[in-house]
Amino acid sequence: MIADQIRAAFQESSQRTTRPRRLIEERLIELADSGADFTIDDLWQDLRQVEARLGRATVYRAVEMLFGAGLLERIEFADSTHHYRVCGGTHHHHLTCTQCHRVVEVDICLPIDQFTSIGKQTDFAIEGHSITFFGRCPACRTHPQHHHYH
Amino acid sequence: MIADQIRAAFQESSQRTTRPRRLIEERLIELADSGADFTIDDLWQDLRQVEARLGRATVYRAVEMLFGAGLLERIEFADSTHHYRVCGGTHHHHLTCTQCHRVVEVDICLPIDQFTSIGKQTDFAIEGHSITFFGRCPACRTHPQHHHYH
DNA sequence: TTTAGTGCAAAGGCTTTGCACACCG
DNA sequence: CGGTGTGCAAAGCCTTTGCACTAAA
Repeated sequence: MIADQIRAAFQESSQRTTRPRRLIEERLIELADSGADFTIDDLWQDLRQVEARLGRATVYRAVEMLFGAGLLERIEFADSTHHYRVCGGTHHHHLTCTQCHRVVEVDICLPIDQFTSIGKQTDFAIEGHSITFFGRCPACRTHPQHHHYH
Repeated sequence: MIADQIRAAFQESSQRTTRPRRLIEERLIELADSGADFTIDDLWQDLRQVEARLGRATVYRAVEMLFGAGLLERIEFADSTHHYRVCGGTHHHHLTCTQCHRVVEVDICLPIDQFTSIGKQTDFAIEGHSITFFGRCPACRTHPQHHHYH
């Protein structure tokens, strides 16, 4: 259960269950359920609705920790902006809309023998990989004037 | 020939053959030959050796233009830094060292039917894709204390 | 001579850091 | 109470922009 994992990650990295962390945890559980991707600023704005004085740095610190713990994944866009998304646990990759930045999961991957083959060819110790597809989503193909809704 | 392509791109996008552009062109040809990747700052520092007053913004503008023209490729790292590299023309992907940021080309790709399959499943118009492998290069496996040489 | 392109410095985003204070245990 | 985690503001990076000036044609 993702809620437990998030709570466990906070507990492992720190000693105190504070209000900001509880709020972050709650919001991330919602985001996990909806599968939505978000920027750090999105998350901060959401939390500020509930707790006006919650600091931006607190959100940055929590996201960094959870990303490090492998509970969030980071999606890089061609323009160097990036979004986060709560990990679903399954291995997958992303398809992002070049126009509105919507992100869709795809469960396509490389054949396993490609990894061993690369390791042998390059003598690198392969630790991970990332595949991103770029394209235009159905909505943006129909309404080319829209930008960045999600 | 990449030299001609770079020259052509400059000519197409502008009216004047200036000294800064000639220097950028020369340096990029060297970088194309060596196959090395570089940051914008690397490039600027190199050019400043030759022309001390060359402005940073000029380098940014040139790189942006050449990237847009498809003559440079951008390599994103997990920590959101990014490097550039002169395109070799062949379709390929990258393997980057998580420790020293060295970049190696790999010519592995997805089977073609995966692309059409994704297009059908998601109803996106697929425009491109990017595969990045992460790992530790032979040198960094041997000398774990080194960082960011290239 | 004309004006595109440049250099410089300032301004912009996003992210990190330093520090006094709040508040959890 | 003691000290971790927070909020705030400042500082840091990297990148873009505005503008007066340089130099290509």
